[in-house]
Amino acid sequence: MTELQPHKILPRLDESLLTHLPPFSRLERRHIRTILDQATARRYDAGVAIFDEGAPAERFFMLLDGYVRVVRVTQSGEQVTALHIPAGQLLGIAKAVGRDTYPATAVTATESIALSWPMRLWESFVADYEGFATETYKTVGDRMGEIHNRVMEMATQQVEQRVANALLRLINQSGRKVLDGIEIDFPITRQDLSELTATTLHTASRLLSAWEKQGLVRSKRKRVTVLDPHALVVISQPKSGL
Amino acid sequence: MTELQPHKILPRLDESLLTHLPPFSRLERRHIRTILDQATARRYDAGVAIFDEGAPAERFFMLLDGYVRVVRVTQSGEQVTALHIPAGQLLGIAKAVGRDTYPATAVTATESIALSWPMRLWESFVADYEGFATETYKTVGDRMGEIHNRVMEMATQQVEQRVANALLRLINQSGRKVLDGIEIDFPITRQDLSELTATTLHTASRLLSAWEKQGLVRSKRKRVTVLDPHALVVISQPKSGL
DNA sequence: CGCAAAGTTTGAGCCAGCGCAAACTCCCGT
DNA sequence: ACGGGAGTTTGCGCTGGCTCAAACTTTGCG
Repeated sequence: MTELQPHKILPRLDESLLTHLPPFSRLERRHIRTILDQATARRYDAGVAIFDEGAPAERFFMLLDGYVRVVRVTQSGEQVTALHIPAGQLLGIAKAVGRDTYPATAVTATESIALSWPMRLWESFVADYEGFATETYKTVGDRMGEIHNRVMEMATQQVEQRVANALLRLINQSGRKVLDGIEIDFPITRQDLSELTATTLHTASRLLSAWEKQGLVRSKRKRVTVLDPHALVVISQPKSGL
Repeated sequence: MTELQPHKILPRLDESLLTHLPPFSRLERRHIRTILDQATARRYDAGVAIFDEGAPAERFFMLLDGYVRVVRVTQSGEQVTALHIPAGQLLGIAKAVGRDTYPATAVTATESIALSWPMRLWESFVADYEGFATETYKTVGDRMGEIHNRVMEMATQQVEQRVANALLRLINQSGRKVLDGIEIDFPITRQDLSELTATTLHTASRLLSAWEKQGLVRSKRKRVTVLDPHALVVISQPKSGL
């Protein structure tokens, strides 16, 4: 994560923020300028909601830095994490799928920075900027695929396999290479992991402990490092040896 | 379901087929005519694949009659049903989300009829027909929501609740009123139900038997009638009395 | 009309993972 | 430095629902 001054709006937004991000990458410089001038930049502490499920979708966002979990809460208060969104993706694009209310809550997993625009600009973005819509819908499709995969997993795999899979996904998506392994570069609790894999905090903890004893992972409070990804891949595979 | 001559292409497609379906409903008559003239109509037997996961997405479809299950298969060969699509919806719209291959397999649950168009027409549909894109993306959003709900269910609910929920959804979406209850108007096996709720054929069967004894449902081979929807609603709710 | 295939029911045993409970450890604020 | 809250670990008992197994019923076909 990039360092930044907390609680301080960046003085002027530089075009380079957006030029290499897919939805904007094919745009002319002057368009990017316009887009940035219409944007509001904001910093979020870790663990706060950017927007809430059910609230009127008044703005859409581009996550510039940090990491966001998309969660929903059941009537009984249990949290379920649907997906993780890394920096560089759009967020809260309810309008793109014909909703006027956010379908889920977005919670920052780390301190994060996001640009946002009033939703009324959505139509003009789609109309004026070549490729913006296409790239956006690709994102929607990818997320659909991800959720779809989660359904498959939950339907067919054991808890152990699901947790292994979740770790693998996390290190792929946001792993940082360290000396002896790959660390998930944002804080993640056992609880988070359990919400991601539809199990209990306790079971997740037991699995991590067991793997730690076998030298597959190392974990501190809120931090997990995968030492032996291949072993996890083996575990994540249904029904083999052991 | 409407009666129709098996194995026979309808002689001329009538505009009324599409005029009341959301993606087309706001279009002018001449546009509908053009669209129909470009379409291929086809009838499918029950239980056949309209298209397969991973295959190049060469056509997109409008389901005119019947019912389709969207399924995926794991490496180990287990089927998981992601969602059900009723007549009147678009199908195989991979292009809409930036894919050039179908993300899942579509299997007819009943004898069905669908129109289809070559995917190369997709862009022109989006460009030429006001509202087509918007309505399409609404559909995508709805499906996303549905899958999302399935994740929530599977993460937090017991099998009994999930099966009750599935039945309720099915009678809402495609129930036919009969004398003493509501019948699911297409054939559905215990196996299908189990794939829909991520359980086993055996557990699904046991639940149905139990409910039948209590007079909540009646079931023949491949047919289920819900006699007491309210009781199912109670069962589907998490943790209350018994 | 009778057989085979497809679908359903029911039983019995077992175990993964949950619920509950308690202790422990790390981090942060004052 | 020390208290307290947040996060983690571990034990133990219980049970929902899966696995395996077998019989039964309906339907379609030759």
